[in-house]
Amino acid sequence: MEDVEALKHPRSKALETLVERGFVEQVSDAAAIDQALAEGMVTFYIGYDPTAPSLHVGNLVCIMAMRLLQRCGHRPIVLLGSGTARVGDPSGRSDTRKMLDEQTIDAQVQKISEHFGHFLQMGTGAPNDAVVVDNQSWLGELRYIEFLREIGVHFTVNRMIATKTYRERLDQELPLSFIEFNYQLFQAYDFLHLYRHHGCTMQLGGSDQWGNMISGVELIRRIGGGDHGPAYCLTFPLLTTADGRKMGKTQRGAIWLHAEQLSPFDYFQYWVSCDDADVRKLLLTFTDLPKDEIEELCRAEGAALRDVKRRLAYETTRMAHGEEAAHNAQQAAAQAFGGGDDWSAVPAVGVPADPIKLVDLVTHDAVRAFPSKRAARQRIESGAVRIDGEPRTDPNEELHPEEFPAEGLRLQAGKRCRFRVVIG
RNA sequence: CCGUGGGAAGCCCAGAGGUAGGGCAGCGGACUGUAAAUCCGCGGUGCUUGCACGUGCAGGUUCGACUCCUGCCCCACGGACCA
Repeated sequence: MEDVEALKHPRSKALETLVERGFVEQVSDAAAIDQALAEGMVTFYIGYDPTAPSLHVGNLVCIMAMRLLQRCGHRPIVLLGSGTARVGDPSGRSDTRKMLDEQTIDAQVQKISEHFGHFLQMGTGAPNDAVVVDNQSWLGELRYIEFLREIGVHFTVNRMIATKTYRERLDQELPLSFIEFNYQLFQAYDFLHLYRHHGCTMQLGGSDQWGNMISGVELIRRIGGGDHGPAYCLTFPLLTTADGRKMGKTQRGAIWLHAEQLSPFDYFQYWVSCDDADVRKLLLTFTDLPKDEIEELCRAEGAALRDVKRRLAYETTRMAHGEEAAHNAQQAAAQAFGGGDDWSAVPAVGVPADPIKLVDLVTHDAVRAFPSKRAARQRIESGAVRIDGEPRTDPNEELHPEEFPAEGLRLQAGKRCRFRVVIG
C-alpha cells in the first residue's frame, strides 16, 4: 500500500519523472527508494553483458533511465559485465548461451564502453559523473572456495530454483547447466562489490533481471555491513511497439547505435517511420523533451504527426550521433522524401560496376534493399524500384557507370528504402 | 539406455508413393502522411529466367520419396537405471 502511494505521489523528482515517463515496472521498496532519491545523491548501476558487438535500440531504455536519473543529480555506474559474459545469463532464455571467447568479449567491451559518453555526463569533475567499471576486474580474481564460503552460504538452492528463470527451465525439463546456475550469484556479488567500493545502493535493469537483482538486494542486507543503508532495485517494462513487437528489430536488421553498423540517416529513418500509436511513448522514453511539451506535441492529429515524428527522430539521432549528424540526417530525409531531385545530403554508398545489373545493385552488400535476389527480382517486376524517379521493372537491366553523374543516382527500393548510389 | 511419437520456408499446421499446400507474420503495389486501415500481388534459395537445388543430417529402394528402408542428430512423452 505504501508502495502504491509512493509511486502515485513520489516526493522525489527522480522517481516522479521515472514513473510519469513509464520507466517503472517493479520496485523492491518504492517508499524507501523515493525517500533516498529525495534526500540526496544516490549511486546506482546498470549492468550490460557484452554479448553483442554493439549497443542497439533494445538497450536504450536502460540508458535513457540512467540519463534521466543523472539529470536529477544521481550518479550512474555502468557495469560492463565482461566477467559475467564469460558465465552467461540464462534469464529469459530457453537454451544455454553460446560460450564467447575472451578476445570477442574484450573487443566488444571496448566498443560498447566508448558509446556511453553520448548519453551520460562523464569526466566533468562533477560528483555525479558516470563511471564505467568492468566486473572482470573483481570476478576474474575470485577464488572458488573463498567465494563459496563468503557468498555461497547465503543462497539456498531451494530459493534459487523458485525464481522464474530457473523454474522455467526446470519445469520444461530444459537443460540448465551449472555455469548458468552460478550466474545469479555473480550478479548479486557485483551489486555487493559496488555497494562496498562505490557506495552503490540501487540497481536498475530490464524486467527479466528482477530475480538476479533482488538476490543482490538480499545479499547486501545480509552481509553488506549497512554502511550505505539498504539496497534497492527497480525494473523497466519491456518496451514493445503498437503491433506487439520488440523495439529495435526490423526486416533489414537490428537498429544499432554505432554509426559503423547503422548510419545516422538509417537511424533517423527508423524513428521517423514509427507507428502513430507509438509516438507519445517513444518521445517519453527516448527523448529529453519535458512531459508537458510532449503532451502538447501529441495533440497533433493526422498528417501533422509527421512533424512530431521528425522531432522524435531528430532528438534521438542527436543523442546517439551528435547535433551535426542529426541535422544532416534530417536534411537527407527531407531531400529523399521531399520529391526533389537534389539528394546531396543523403549519404552515398559506392557500388562497383562495369556495368552492373539492377538486381545485383539492389542486393549488393552496401544496399541490401531486399533479402535475396529472388525476392529482389519479384519486387522489381512489381514496380518497387525507381532510379532517379523513374520506375525500373527489368531486373536484368544493365546499369553503366557513365550514364550517371558522379554524385550518384537516386535509388528508391520500396516505400522506405532510399539511397544515393555511386556506381563505378 | 529402451520404447513411442515427432523435426517441413520466420512461426503454426495439412499432405501417408505422383513432384510441397493452407493460415499467420513479412515484403511489394494502389490509396495515403515515410503511420494505420483497406484492396490487389508476392510467398525457400541460387543463377545463365526457366532451369537447378530444396521437407533435421547422410545414404538406400523406386520411373518417381515429405511419404518406404538403414544409420546418425535433435525434440516431446513413457519406462529402465541411479534408488
